[in-house]
Amino acid sequence: MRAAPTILHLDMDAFYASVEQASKPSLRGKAVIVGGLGPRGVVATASYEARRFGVHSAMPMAQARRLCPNGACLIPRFSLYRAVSDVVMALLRELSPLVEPLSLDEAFVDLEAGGTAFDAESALETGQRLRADILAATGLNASVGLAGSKMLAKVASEEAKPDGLLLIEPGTERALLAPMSVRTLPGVGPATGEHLRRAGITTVGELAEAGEDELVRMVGRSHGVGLYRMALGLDDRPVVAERDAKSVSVEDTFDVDLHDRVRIRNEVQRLADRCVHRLRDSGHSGRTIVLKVRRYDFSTLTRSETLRGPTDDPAVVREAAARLLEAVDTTGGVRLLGVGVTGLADYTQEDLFAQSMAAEAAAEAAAEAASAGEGGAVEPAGAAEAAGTGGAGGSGGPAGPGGPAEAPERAEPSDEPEPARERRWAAGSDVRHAVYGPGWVQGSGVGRVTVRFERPGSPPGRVRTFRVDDPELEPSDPLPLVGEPAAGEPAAGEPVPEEG
DNA sequence: TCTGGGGTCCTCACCCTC
DNA sequence: TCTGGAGGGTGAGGACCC
Repeated sequence: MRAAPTILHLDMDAFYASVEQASKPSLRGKAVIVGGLGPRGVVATASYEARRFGVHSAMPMAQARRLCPNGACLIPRFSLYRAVSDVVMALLRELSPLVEPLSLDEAFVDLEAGGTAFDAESALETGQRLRADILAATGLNASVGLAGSKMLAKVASEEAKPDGLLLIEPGTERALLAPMSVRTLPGVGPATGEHLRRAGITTVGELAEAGEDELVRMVGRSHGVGLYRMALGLDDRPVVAERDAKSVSVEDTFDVDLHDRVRIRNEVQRLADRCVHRLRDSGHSGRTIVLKVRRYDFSTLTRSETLRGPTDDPAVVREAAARLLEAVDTTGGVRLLGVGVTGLADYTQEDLFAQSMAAEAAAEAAAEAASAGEGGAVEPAGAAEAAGTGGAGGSGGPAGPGGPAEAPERAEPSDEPEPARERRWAAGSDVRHAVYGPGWVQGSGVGRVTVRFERPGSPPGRVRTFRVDDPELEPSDPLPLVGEPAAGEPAAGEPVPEEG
């Protein structure tokens, strides 16, 4: 264990919700819930005001609305969160080359490696300065934990929330941890927590008293040894700046369970294409294709197939995913489908010909089986193109920046000729009006969309309602929270011009 | 009117090879 | 030639994290 508390853990407070409040002045001090707005959406983040009503992450959005009926429910705008995160991470990298991002809003920093802190005093000073710099650069609050290890630094930042800083002095770890719940420790979730509770262990102190052998017996070797060490405050994991991705996957939860086998095949093909797109963007190829199916009763199964060599060929991934699907019983309905690739490599082994031959042979075998009696033929390549327009249900998930241009809703299939698509305006998405300028969608329905015209730094703006097909209203990109506006934009802080 | 999406890591079972 | 154990690869599922 380190002598000096120079590992810093940064945690942005209620990040997505705070960004929304900073971006939308009328929401400051109000309950804000960010998450999927579909019938199966869940809460990604709730502001502290919403948390007072019992709303928390991973809660079904419908339940959150019941608990907090006056809260503003918004879709996540990941492009904006990523931009803010980049600013914060850049500030961290000024402190040390050893920065380990955990997500958009969390990171570890090894201050000693950066020469910015070597003892408690300098670490505290650095932490306070960092919080001030983040506030100045983004307008957002961050909590900072400082300790001699990653685990303790994370515990410290958790204790410091919201908008605080806590340093755990070396030598005080065990006394500090002892009364805390076992759930405080990373790696102890609901299942392990319940397992330990049944054994009469609810606090970290009791965990330490149980002893390593007992914990190994209860939760297995790897987890048991790790838990015991953490209970003693021991953690020698280094801060790692670069981490290689191990898998890439995409998945969609459907608003309505899918029953039609052809539709399910089409969705799998579409997901395979999306997955390969992501795979290529990351500069990888992969060897093992994984199909994930969550059934109507929420039971989840995975099927995987390992190829002879890594690939980033969409046809190969599509074919493998289709073969895996053939082995899955989907009667009763499917609520989620996913396609993933693991066993990542930085290159593509030139063995695709052999893989395609194998895939072809398998497809032929499947076709033969189908013609022998039941309709199980593999969907022809290209079916994925049809999936986009003929798709039904739509993803209920919060993923993806909102806005009608970026995330068109998929509609239920119909025999009717497709009408002109009505523009859909997701709550929280950015828009621009030719006359009134930038704003955001407060709500929409029955052919109308309500927009609040305000921007970061402005006073709360006014609300106006338009027809959903108003030609003067367009989706737009988010404005920066702090700093110079784009050319032609009023500066942040300037009031939004209002007419009468 | 429950329960997202994108990950990581671990365990266990099974098969195959040596 | 048969048998058994060790160990690696693969496949499946569970737990956890943000």
